[in-house]
Amino acid sequence: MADVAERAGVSTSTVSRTLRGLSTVSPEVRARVEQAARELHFAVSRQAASLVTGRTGSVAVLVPTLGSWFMGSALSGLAPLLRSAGMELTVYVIPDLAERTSFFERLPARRNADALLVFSFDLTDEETARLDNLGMPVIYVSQHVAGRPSVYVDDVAGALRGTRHLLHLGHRRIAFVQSVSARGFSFSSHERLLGYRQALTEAGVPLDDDLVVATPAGDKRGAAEAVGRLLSLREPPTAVFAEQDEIAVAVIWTLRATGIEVPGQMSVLGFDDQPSAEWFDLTTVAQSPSDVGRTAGELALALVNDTEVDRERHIVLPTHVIPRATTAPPPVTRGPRDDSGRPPRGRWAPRG
Amino acid sequence: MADVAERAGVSTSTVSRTLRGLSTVSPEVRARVEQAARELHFAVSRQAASLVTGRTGSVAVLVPTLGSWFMGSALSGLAPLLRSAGMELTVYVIPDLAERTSFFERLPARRNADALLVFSFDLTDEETARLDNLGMPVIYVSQHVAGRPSVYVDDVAGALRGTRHLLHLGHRRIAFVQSVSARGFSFSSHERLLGYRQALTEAGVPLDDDLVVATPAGDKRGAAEAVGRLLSLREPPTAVFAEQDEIAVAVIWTLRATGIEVPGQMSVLGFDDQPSAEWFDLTTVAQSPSDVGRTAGELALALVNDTEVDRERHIVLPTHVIPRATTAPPPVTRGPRDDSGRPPRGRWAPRG
DNA sequence: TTGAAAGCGCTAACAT
DNA sequence: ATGTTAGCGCTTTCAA
Repeated sequence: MADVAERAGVSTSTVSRTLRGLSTVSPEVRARVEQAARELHFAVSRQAASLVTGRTGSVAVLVPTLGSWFMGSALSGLAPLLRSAGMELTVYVIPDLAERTSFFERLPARRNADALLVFSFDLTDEETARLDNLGMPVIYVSQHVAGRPSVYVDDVAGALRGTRHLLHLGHRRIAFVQSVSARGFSFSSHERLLGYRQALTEAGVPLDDDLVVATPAGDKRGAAEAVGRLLSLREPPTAVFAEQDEIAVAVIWTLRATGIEVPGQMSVLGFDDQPSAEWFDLTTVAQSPSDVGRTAGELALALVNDTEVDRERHIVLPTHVIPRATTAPPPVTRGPRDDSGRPPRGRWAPRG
Repeated sequence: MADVAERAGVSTSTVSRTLRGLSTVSPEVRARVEQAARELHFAVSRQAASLVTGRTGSVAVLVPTLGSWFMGSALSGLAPLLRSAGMELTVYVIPDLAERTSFFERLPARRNADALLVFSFDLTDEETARLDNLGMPVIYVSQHVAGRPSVYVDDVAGALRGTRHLLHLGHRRIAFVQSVSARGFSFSSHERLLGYRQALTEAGVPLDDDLVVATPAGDKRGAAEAVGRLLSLREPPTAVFAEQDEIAVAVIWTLRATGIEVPGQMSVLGFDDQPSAEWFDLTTVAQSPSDVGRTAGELALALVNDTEVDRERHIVLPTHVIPRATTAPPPVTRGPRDDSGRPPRGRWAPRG
């Protein structure tokens, strides 16, 4: 910056003022400085600036992975917002428990970001407490944390509407396939199950725990087992509500491999509306992760700039059902428990 | 840090030495300092440190998007490596031309990162020249830049092997569906086409430009048009090599909607092996983006640490064909140009 | 092995 | 509107 000042024949203060766009610089001086800066390819060192201002000019995100559709979309929504606010984006990826422990022990984000967005973790109280002492606004994304700013999709309402869609089609035996999230990450499983139950209850359909099964997402074998368990029930479901599209696709795969038509003999409903849902013509409950990311970013910026913001604000984003080709009325039966009305059960056993 | 020093009864120099793990600290002092730091939840400010050391402790990546399978996987491979090296990850997302221009004008990464990984862009010479003057190592990922460190998958060899797979099955009329990448981003299109042509040439199969069509990735209509063009040829292909799985899936979708069996009447081969390939049982040429990310990160760290590294090193990563269920020998014909041997052409026209 | 002191590049308060 | 000056929190000589 000293070089620029010398070249433009001014002091470094003036250079600093110019480069920060302060209005207290005369047009001609401004022009000289800007040209000098350009000629020297000068860029302000955020490091040095932040030492004085106490602000780093970057927003950190804590994510379990970068490889999922949700995270990719959410960050794609967040990034342009930050850029337009002149903020950088620092990413902490915490794929496993070891990394997680180390992150919360060392809290490397401390003093190295102006705000932290925590995505999709089921945090312990202790972890939350540590974040409270981080010295920067922390926004919780895809999770509800009482008394802290949070942004999430209304999973309960989404699952409620999805289940209603199946009920309206005439289904009464509706299964719910959860994901098992092994590592303390929250994928809204709980809320979606809640919405499912709520819809059944309001329709007067009795809850049956046998209809709720779990499988790891993206796992063929797991899905096959889960489906197998459902099909071997004395009274199998006529519809399956999968907690994520990825699971729905696995379920459809298994059903078709088993000779069960979708949606002819079994309806399948997903949740997410990720791109592959369209290729499978999957009826699903759509959410918009990029809206989640953008909204969370807006909240973060507001908190950083200390604009009058409710520091306990919860922002809830909507969902909507997209009817496609994997849901239909249940097959016509001649009465409950009449075998001939059920889906064929010849080859349902998990393969491999 | 002063607080820590006071609490431990030492000078800040000693604290600094302790926290950086220098060996010139006596064990008992070290213990005192570490405890004090822990009690005060102290974390070193990278900003202040970098002001002195000239190193920022972070690696920047320039990516066109965060929402693609490739980018998500690549960054998932990169992130743990950086973390274990104590480096932060800063992400610059450049989704469009305007952002791109502004990035290369201002080069915000200058002085704010120790290295830059540039992913999947088709850079102009001027852009490359600007990056040369960035003052930090720049690693080019998913692209070959002469004289600069680069990491990429061997797309030519991949496409060569993929095409050979189809040739071995007996196909002679093999189409190639490219992606149109509107915005100056490189998706290895060119190299894959090269490998395709090379395989045909070495097998003595004449090249036919009518068999090479393009479509935007992830676009049903575009894929339908491309397929339509192929099917309306006087001598339609018996196999389609799609440059990306995403396109392959769209092609399969269109073919099946048209009543053409895959692979019975038409084989389809993809490239990538992204998760949905498995759900579609898609034969494909697999690459490993996470290896790309990790390798590029290793190269970046080596360059940053100035270990004796060839600064023009190109690292080429392998691919392999994964045979699944969308490729098979061509349908038996009674001779060339015999209509009865062709796929049925009843409803091939693009719908909608 | 430890401490004192200088200074990294910038911004902010004060002076002009 | 511009310049002068004093740090921001660290690391790194240099001395002890």
